[in-house]
Amino acid sequence: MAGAEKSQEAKKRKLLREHVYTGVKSAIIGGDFQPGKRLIEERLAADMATSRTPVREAIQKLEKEGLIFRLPRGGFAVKAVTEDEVEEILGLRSILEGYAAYLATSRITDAELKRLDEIIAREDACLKNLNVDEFIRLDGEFHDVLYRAAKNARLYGLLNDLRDYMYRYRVIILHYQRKLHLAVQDHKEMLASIKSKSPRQVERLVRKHVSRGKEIIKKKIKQGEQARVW
Amino acid sequence: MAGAEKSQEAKKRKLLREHVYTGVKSAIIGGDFQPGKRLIEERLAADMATSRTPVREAIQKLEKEGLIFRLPRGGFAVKAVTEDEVEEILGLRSILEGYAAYLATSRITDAELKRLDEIIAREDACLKNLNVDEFIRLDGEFHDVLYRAAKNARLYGLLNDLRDYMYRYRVIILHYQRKLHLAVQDHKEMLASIKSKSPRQVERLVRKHVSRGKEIIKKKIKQGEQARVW
DNA sequence: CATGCACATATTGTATACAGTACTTCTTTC
DNA sequence: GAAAGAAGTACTGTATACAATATGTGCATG
Repeated sequence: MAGAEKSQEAKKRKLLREHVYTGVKSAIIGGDFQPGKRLIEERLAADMATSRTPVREAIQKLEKEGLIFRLPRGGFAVKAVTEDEVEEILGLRSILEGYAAYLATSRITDAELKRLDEIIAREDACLKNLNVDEFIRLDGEFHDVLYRAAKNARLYGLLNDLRDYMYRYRVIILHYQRKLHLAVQDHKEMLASIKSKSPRQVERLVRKHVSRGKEIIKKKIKQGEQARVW
Repeated sequence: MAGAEKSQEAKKRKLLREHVYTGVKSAIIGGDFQPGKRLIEERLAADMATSRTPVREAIQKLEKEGLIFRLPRGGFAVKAVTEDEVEEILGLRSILEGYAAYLATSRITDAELKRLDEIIAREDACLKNLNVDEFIRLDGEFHDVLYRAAKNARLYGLLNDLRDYMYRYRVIILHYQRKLHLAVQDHKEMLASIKSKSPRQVERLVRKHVSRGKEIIKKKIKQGEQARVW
């Protein structure tokens, strides 16, 4: 009680600017900061219990990542995801993720293959339990392991940024696609192709897998733009 | 003489942080800041005639772009381009530039096609004049027009970042490849394929074109790592 | 002469201060 | 009552101040 009034007990090994970066990014991709919302530096600083300096530094990174944009007369606001952008991002992601899978086919380790097996098994379990939250987590981990297996740091970074950018639609992409088991099916096919060392086939499968959600999201956004559901 | 001692006459519409960003980035990719060089904030601030605040903001962007990295005990230093990274970056660039060309085939405008014709004509002229600097500029513009023709803002940004990252090797990639005319030949073939609306063919050509320099640079870096020529 | 310790210096990370500008709102004038 | 303008407010962009830490230096001591 006495001696440590501020809540900086456990998380005090991170730089403040990174804490702010993580926090604001989560708020954006989690949907807490709606598109168009202006970022008031002093407000964010207060929320994060810090000063404007780390906030401004975090803002620079968020701008470079494309999550926010500079307002004409100073300051920044949260960028909206337009339908065109969904097309752009998912088109890019399909190409890059295909490339990652292509590279992974020859570079993946036994440990990584084993991990993918485990994830798929758990995904199957989630289907039975109807545990959607856990399924989303596992889906993310599956792709993350795949990205990492490509052994290309820059590619890994790009894919994560693209994934994060689309994160706000994670529920739609998995929920509205009523047949959740299709995703697991895709994962199984991808893994099988990797195991049989067929880089071109796995590349094709990955592109199909990524493209599966694209039209769904685009349709939903088109509806959402009228209904303002987001 | 009197009334305006500071040199902020013509360029005073840009934000200081962007001025710093541009300046430091140029220094890095131009080779003025050698790999490993630590960035001293106050020094940079003095060089740019500003304070540490805009410098620190610029640094965040440079880090996100991958040109500098965080030192273990604070501060930043210029990243070295390793041979592995050349493989990574140019591998990625070949994929992305191929995709850009693929998209451009159906989206390019007449004006852009005309511009590409002009550029190739001027490149031919440079070959005769042995005007290498201008050739480098034109080569850059050719690719820039191509990137833009894909009409995908995110892709354009990624390709420019990758290009900038490799910029320090622009001289090698074009000089050491003694047959400069091969580059023009590639450009001509690419343009012809675009005009004949053969997306897959142009994608293949672009990948070949980008890959052409990869091995040269990698070889040169391997030599350079021993000779410390960079 | 090597080693360790104290002191000085350099540099970062963070907070705060200050100036300028755009926006609001209220008032004043026709 | 509408338009113009003047004060007040909010916010950014930039500069500076302060604290903590790391690094280097010199001196004393065994």
